[in-house]
Amino acid sequence: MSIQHLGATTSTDSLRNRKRAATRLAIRRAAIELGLEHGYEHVTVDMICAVCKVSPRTFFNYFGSKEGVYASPSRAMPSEQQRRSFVECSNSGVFDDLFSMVADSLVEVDSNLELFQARHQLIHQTPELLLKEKSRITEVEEIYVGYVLERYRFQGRSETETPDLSDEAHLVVALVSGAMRFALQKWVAGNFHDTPEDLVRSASALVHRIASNEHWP
Amino acid sequence: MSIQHLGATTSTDSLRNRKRAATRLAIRRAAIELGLEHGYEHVTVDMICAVCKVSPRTFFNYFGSKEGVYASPSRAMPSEQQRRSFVECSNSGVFDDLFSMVADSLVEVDSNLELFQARHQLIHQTPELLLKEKSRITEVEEIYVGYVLERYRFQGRSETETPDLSDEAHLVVALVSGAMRFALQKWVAGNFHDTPEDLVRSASALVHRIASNEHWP
DNA sequence: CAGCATAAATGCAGTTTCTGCAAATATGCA
DNA sequence: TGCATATTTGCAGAAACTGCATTTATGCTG
Repeated sequence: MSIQHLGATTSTDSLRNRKRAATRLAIRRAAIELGLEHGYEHVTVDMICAVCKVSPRTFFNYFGSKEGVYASPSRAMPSEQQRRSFVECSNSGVFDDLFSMVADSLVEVDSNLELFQARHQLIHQTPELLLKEKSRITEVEEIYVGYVLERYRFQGRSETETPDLSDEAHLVVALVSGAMRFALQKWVAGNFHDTPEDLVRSASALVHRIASNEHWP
Repeated sequence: MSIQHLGATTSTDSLRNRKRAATRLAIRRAAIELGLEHGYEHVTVDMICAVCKVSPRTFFNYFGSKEGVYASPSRAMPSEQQRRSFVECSNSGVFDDLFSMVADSLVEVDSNLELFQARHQLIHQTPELLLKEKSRITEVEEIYVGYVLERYRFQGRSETETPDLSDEAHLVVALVSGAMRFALQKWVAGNFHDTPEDLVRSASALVHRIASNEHWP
């Protein structure tokens, strides 16, 4: 894991890479456009390929499956530095720290905004895609559970002393995830105007209210 | 929705129904056995049909998809009475009440224990099936979110007064769901010896501890 | 610039999942 | 028994997807 592996890993910007990115984008565009026009289930891979003029075989080389072309590009994970900071430096509670880290690593919406919104719309009107998207999120959450556990262990809490430490981590992540969903919804509804800090503030406020709510046990 | 539609709807126990149940079970058995032996992805519908001697067309009549045969049979949902009780009678906090209701409606593990465990094992060693199972759970959770919202409204809390009431409900359900996962894991690990009351107690204890934890904001 | 190594795109054959439809078979009931 | 209905099945075919060999494009080096 050398330095250049963080920022400039595959971005040699050679003709080859630019072409690759171009076709990838072209296929995505065609797929999402067709999806919004005819509905996900009525779009065939052949139709997509006809529009963007690649062979079906190439389509599968790029995306592996029909669903694959509709999945949002791999979310950015926290950098190694951010992870270490979260594990070893408890700025405030687990919740706030975790939420901040997730929000920070989420800001980089590198891809086309227009395309991002179109895909968002399509996914949310297609149960099958929505399900897939949710399970992708679930997978990411598992990773965060690992981080939280690391932090706990760093703080001296072991699983011999607290046998259900893992469950505790799961619950923390579940809460953060719920708050994050809330924040992102606001972000989308507000046409992406809010800054990451705004997101953290509003979501954090929500959970604080709930956690200290009279309606709680 | 007449009365007889709740308990005795399809259980006429006619020859027809017994046969139906028998083939359904036979197909499930064959599918899970083959799955454990060769791994999910190496099992074809034709293989399953060869073992239990039905036509592939019949297989799809019953389960609709290859994945379908591996899905756990539809979870029992709370009865209308349980739902009303949850919405209108606040015995204790939202959390405890919701957890109790879910646990109660979960006890009915009518199906074969042996088969239940075999499927559990197969699902948990097959990422694709595990994902599907999780999204099924997510869908059920959405229903519970609805219940919680109903309860809130019954208590006079409206979404005009508390705009993110829905998010609050989502978070509550997320917590209950996490605790439930914890309880079920214990249940399976303990070879299904615990009673539903045991599950409620231990899971509830977990969340109480976390909610009142020094590690919380 | 020529030529070679490598990456990417393609064509094609074949497997598998899944659907619609109509025919055959089994069951329930009068 | 005999008719109405439910279930099973076969068959044709669409569509997703894979492996493999071939062609085409790119990068690099002399």
